[in-house]
Amino acid sequence: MAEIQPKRTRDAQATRRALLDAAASLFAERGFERATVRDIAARAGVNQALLFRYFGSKKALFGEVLARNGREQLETTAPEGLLEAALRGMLLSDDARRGDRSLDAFLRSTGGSDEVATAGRLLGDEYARVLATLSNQDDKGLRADLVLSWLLGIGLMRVVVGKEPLASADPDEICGLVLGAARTLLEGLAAPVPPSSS
Amino acid sequence: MAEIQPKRTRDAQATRRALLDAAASLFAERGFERATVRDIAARAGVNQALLFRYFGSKKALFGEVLARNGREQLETTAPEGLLEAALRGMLLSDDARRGDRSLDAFLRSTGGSDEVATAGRLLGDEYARVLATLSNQDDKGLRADLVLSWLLGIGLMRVVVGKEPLASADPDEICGLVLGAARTLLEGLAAPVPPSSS
DNA sequence: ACGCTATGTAAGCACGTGCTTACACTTGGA
DNA sequence: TCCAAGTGTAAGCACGTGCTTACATAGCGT
Repeated sequence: MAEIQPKRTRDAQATRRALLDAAASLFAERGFERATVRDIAARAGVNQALLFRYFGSKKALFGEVLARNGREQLETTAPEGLLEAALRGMLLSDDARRGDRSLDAFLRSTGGSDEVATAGRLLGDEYARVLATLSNQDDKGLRADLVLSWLLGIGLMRVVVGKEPLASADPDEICGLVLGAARTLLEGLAAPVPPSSS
Repeated sequence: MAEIQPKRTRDAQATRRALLDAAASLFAERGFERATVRDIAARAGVNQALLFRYFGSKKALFGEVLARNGREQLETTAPEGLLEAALRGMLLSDDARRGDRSLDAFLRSTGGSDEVATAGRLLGDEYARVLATLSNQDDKGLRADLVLSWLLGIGLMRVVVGKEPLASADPDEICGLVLGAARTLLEGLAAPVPPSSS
């Protein structure tokens, strides 16, 4: 009753969003190559031909997913807390994570084609640009890249490879060690939030 | 005469070695998925059916490549110099590099199947075990994993993604920044070798 | 009411992949 | 000399993939 919202059975916008959401989760779980367009369409509850109608190609869809999800984290976090926020987000990614999973998707897709690497580079550029504001050194760009590399390397080892003891380590402990060492490079980084005070 | 070197036209050992060498270079260049068995056999100058006769499957071949090449670096380098040696090796990988390229192969193959991730984990375990000897803290295993993660993250950003300014940065400068920060975690790490004295 | 466009659907094409099979040639021992 | 095992070769199978095409249907403007 009462369909104030048109509740249309045929809604291109809703279909696009469903495809984007399904693609985001599947790319994060399996990476670009192992997530097939059939799986994505199935999870979205949509015919797979529509994926190509609305996005043109699988690669273009991957680019949109990374761009959309990556921007969320960047827009909602202050520079000095970005590293810890992104790190903690990555450390929780095993469980159902509500937030951004574009870094997972990127990490699981490194073998992909050049377009995939390009999409990842764009995402990395945005992160690094923010991190670079935390240093006044001449080589702050390089310093930011090195810190970003660490973030991604930790994600790679922990969530993709499952290397122990890193994979089961306490996020607070990891944050303490990483942020302490990273402050050697970016003097403007915030100290880690103390574990469970209050 | 001289059965010591039979110089055989049909030599299973030589064929095996040719396949291993070709696979090592192609996996390093393209990663596991994008290096096809046809390409590997062609570079080895060998019929591709022999690849399956001698190694059973592409995955098994990947495992042998990673195991063989990884051990070389580990056996020829002292623990306190391992990080710098591996880092410098990775930083040179753009050019023709003589030494080990198993880390490249691993980095370009993260999206692959579980067996591929397992082969990478075995390699990572060996590196981390050596690095862990450089600390006396209780959490030295975690500290070693974090340093190893940084090494791989830098390789990912520099050689796979091509992120600037990291991709074009001077290896000496990178070593200085990384080793300085990493010594916060592993107190036994050697200081970076001074750039080009003598 | 009607027709045109937007949206959804089913089927399949073209291609590359890992892997297998059936066969030919070489080699070395008896 | 001769056969069996070892080694090399050509062809192709079976399958999954991204993507396309030809068609059905809904929904809005007129």
